[in-house]
Amino acid sequence: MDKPITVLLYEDNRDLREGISFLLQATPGIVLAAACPHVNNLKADLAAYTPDVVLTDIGMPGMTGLEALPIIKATNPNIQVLMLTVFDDDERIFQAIRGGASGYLLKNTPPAEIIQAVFDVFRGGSPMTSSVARKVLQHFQQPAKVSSSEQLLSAREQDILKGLMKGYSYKLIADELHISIDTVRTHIRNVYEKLQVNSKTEAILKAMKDGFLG
Amino acid sequence: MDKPITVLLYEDNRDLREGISFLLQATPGIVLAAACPHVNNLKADLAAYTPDVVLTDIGMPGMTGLEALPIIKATNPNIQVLMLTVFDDDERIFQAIRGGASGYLLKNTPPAEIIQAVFDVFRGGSPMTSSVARKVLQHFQQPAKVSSSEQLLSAREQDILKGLMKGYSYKLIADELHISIDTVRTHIRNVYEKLQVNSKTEAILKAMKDGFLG
DNA sequence: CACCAAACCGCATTTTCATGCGATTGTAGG
DNA sequence: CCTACAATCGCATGAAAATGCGGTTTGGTG
Repeated sequence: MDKPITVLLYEDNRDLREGISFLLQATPGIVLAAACPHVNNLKADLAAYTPDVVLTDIGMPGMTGLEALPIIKATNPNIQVLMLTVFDDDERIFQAIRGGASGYLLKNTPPAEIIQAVFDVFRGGSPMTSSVARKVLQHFQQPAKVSSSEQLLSAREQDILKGLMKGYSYKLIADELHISIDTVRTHIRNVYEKLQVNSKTEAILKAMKDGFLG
Repeated sequence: MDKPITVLLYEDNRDLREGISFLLQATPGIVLAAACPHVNNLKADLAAYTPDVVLTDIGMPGMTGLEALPIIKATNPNIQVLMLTVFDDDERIFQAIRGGASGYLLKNTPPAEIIQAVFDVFRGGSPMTSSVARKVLQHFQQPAKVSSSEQLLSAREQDILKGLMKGYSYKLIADELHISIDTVRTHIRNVYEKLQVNSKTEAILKAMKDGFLG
């Protein structure tokens, strides 16, 4: 470690706060700037301690960690924020991620891993409890298509749909595929019926949501 | 552990393969079904060993782990696939995730964590090396908006845009916002100008690409 | 062969969009 | 007070899209 990592901790539960504080203080390479039970003096705290890493609970009296997150990132985007919480619902997880959190640990994480996570975020990693990571990954995977029909759209219909998804007009699509605009109409009509929609926009949204198949 | 976890390992490097094999075999609760240097007999392997978890390298002679992934998931989606590789480029990571991988570890992961990861994926978690996780998270975060204008769209304009993004027609948007259809037109006109587009589709695509701001 | 689906084309009608021009409020700032 | 701007509404026109109905050709399959 060249320079110690300055950490700022927010956790309303006294025992947990003191426990984590103790650990952080006992760790070489980490300097605990402060440990607060609430995030209401956030801006002042950030200015006073200029932390490298903020470790924060989500559920706290007053402002929540989730609300604090954008403020922290607005103050200094280089601050790495690590959420440490009991909540593992999609809503909160994604709000945290969108808000720029760099890590998301559940409170059942062993202390040693919490410490490790602080080093990880500081080095540019994003430590995550594996159950949280699973939820994140699922948002990338194809929506399963559990009860979906194979090959709902014919090859040509997919070509047309791709055109729509590029924002092309009927005419442009016709040109690109070297077919007449009326043929494009016909195909689109069929696509709409198969996808159970009735406008370009709906078709595009549907196509994006569940990747080409109804 | 009620039932031991059956693991199938693919790794072309002999030392690594034997090292990991040894660890897996020595771990209570885990049964190593087989350890192969290549994935070319994949289907036969899967049929013969019916693994719960497949631990696989990406770079292997013959078929790569990335190519094997969809085959595994097609054979039995319940098989958890854990990628263990030296590659940490976005392309491979996302290909793995889209393909349904449940975890992604870099090869510098300590052996103990690899073992732990096997348990994690089996329990429905998604262990990831933190640097990999960071790359994943970044795809959820707003595209930085480094040189982007603040608050390009007014609140009302964003309301209208959200309506478009839900696939609503002007009339529906007007109804939902309790304003006239002509007002909707006006707002949309302004949105188009600000986003530098000239159709619903383009506006939606642009809005989705860089989250509301041009 | 007869049949069917997919791809191709055309035309007509209605609806929705895109856009130009104009106008009234209310609120924030200089 | 004047100015700027967001938000609201109206009207009109031409272009694009949605929809209904018709057709031909081609490549498979029973």
